[in-house]
Amino acid sequence: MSSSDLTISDRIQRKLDELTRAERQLAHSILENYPASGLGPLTALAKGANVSAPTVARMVQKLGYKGYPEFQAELREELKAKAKNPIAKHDAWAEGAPSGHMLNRFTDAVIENIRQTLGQIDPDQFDTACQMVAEPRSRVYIVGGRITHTLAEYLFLHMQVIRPEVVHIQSTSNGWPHYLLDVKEGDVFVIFDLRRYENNTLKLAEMAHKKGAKLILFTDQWRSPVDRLTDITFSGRIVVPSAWDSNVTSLLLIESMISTVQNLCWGDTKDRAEALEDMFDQTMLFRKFT
Amino acid sequence: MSSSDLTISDRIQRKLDELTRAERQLAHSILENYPASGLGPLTALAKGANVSAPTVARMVQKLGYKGYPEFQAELREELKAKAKNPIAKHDAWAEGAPSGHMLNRFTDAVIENIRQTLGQIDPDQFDTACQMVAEPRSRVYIVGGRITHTLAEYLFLHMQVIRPEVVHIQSTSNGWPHYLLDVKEGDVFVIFDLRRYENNTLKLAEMAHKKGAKLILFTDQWRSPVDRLTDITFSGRIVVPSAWDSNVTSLLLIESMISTVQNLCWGDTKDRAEALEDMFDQTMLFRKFT
DNA sequence: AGGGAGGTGAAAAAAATCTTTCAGAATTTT
DNA sequence: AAAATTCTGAAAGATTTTTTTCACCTCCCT
Repeated sequence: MSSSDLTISDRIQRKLDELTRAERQLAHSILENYPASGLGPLTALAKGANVSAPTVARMVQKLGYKGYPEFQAELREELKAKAKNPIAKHDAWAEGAPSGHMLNRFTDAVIENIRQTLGQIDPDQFDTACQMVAEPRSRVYIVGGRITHTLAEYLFLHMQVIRPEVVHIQSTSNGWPHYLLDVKEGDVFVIFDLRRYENNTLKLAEMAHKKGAKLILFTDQWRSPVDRLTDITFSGRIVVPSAWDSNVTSLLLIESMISTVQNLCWGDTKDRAEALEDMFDQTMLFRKFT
Repeated sequence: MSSSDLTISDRIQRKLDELTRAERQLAHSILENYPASGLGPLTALAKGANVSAPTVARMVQKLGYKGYPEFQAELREELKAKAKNPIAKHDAWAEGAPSGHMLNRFTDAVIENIRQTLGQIDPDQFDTACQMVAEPRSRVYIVGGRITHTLAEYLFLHMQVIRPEVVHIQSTSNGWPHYLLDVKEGDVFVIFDLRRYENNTLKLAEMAHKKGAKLILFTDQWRSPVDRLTDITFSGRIVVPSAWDSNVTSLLLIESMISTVQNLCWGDTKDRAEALEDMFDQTMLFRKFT
C-alpha cells in the first residue's frame, strides 16, 4: 500500500456516508466479493451493481484515486501484500541487525526461495524419485559440476551409508567416461546442474540416457538443458542478494531425500550404519558424543 | 472455477514442460506474485517478466484460454472462490502433499532452525568474521571433517575466486600436518565441526591456535570442543526429522558470508575483478537482451 | 407547483489494452 | 557446417475499456 496503511475495503466503508445512492449500491457490490469484483473491467462492475459506468468512475475518484486503473493497481498491491504476509512476518531475522543487513536480506531471500520452490514441487514426483534412489537393484550414480559437486558429494556421503552401489562422479573430472562403461539399464543418475550449466554434465547425461539409465535432475528455476532427458526434475529457486546463486533450497531437498530414502531402506541401513560406526570407532576419527 | 477443479497455478505448472524459454520465464513471474500480477494489464505483466506482450498473449492461449481477458476472468473466479472458503490450506509448504509428508515436516524444521539460529547470531560478530576473512594480508585456511568438508569446499570454491591465498584442508586426510608448517600469526582458520565432533579437527585447531592463527568456527547448537579456542563461533541449529543432522543453516551462513566478503573485497586485484565481472555477467545474464 | 441543485446514465470521444502480423534471431535438425 | 524449424519481439491494427460530455431526471425548497 502506497499512501496509508488502510485497505481499500476500509476506505470504502469509511466514506460510505458521503456517497450517493447509486454509489452506495456500487460500494456494497464491491465489498460483496472483495477484492475479485474490483479487479475486473469497470463496465462489468457497473453492470453487476446495476449502476452506470460513469458512476463507477466518479466514485473511484471520490475515494481519492485518479482513475479506475489506479484504483485497481492499489487493489492488486493489497492482494500481493496479503499473499506474502503469512510467511514474511519477520521483519528482522537477526535481531539487533538493521533490516538492511546482509544477514537479514539474505535470509529473506532464502526463505522466499524455499517457499516458492516447495510450492511448485509435486510430492508424488518426490516420492517416486526417492523410491528410485532407494531401489536396491539399481546402482546409483551421483553427478555434480564445478560448484555443485559439493552438493553431489554431500548426497553421496549419506547414501553411501544408507545403501550399497553408490558412485560419485564429477563431471568436470576427466575420469568420468570410465564410469559409464558399467552403466546398465535401470541404473539411476542423480544429476546436479545449476547455472551456469555445464557442457560436460549435459554430455554425461546424454550418454547415461542412451544407456537406458533413469535420470533425476536437480536444477534451478530456469532449468538446465538436461531437463529434456530426465524422468524427474526438481527446480529450486536460487536468487539471493549476491553475485552468486544460493544452493540452500537444493540442500534442503537433498536432505529431505536422504531422510526419506533412509526410511525406505531402513532394514538395510541399520546394519550398514552399525558396521560403519564400528569402523570409525576403531580408527578413532570421532570423539564419542557425551 | 468453471470447467475443471484445477487452479490456474496448477495448470501452469502442469504445462511448464511444454512452454518455451520466454514463456517459462513468464510463467514463473506469474507464479511469483500469484495471482496479483496476472490481474494487471498484459503489458505490465510482460514487462515484469522481461518478455514481450505477444509472448503473454501466446502463452495464455496455450493454456487454453481464448485470450488474456478470459484468462483474467478465470483468475478472478478463482479468487472469488478462495475468498468464500474461509480456511484454505496454506499450512503446508508443498501444496498437494499432506501436512505429515516428509517435505513439509522437514521444511518446517528447517525454517525453525533458521529462525532460531539467526535470532542468536550477533551481527557484529558476523561482520567481524567477514572482515577477517576478507583481510588480504592473512592467508585463509578452510577446514572441514568427514561430512562437513563439503561445506568447507563450497566456501573454498567461492573464496578462491574472491581473494588469493585461500587453502582448503580436510582434517580427515593425513596430509594436513603439512599445511600447518606455513601458518603464520594472524592467519585465519575457518573451521567446520558439527557433531559428531572429530578428534582430528580439534587437534588441528589446537595447533593452529598455538601458532597464533585466528579461528572462526561453524558448529551446531551444542558446540564443538573447538569453541574454547575460537575468536568467533557460529552455532546453527541442525535438528530435523531425520537420522541425520541438517546443514542448511550452515550453508545459509556460508553463503551470506560469501556475499559479504565479496562486497568487502570488491576492486582488489584487477585480474580478479575482471574475472569476477565476467562471472557476474555469465551468472546474471541468463538471456540476451536486445 | 415552479425553480434549482445535484445525481444519473446514454452516447461519443479518448485512451488504453489486446491481438495479429511479420521479419529477424535463436535453436534444432540434417 | 548448412538448412529448416521454432521462437521472439517490434510495430501496426483491432478491440475493449475508460473517461468525458450532456441531456434528463429526481428530489428538495420556497
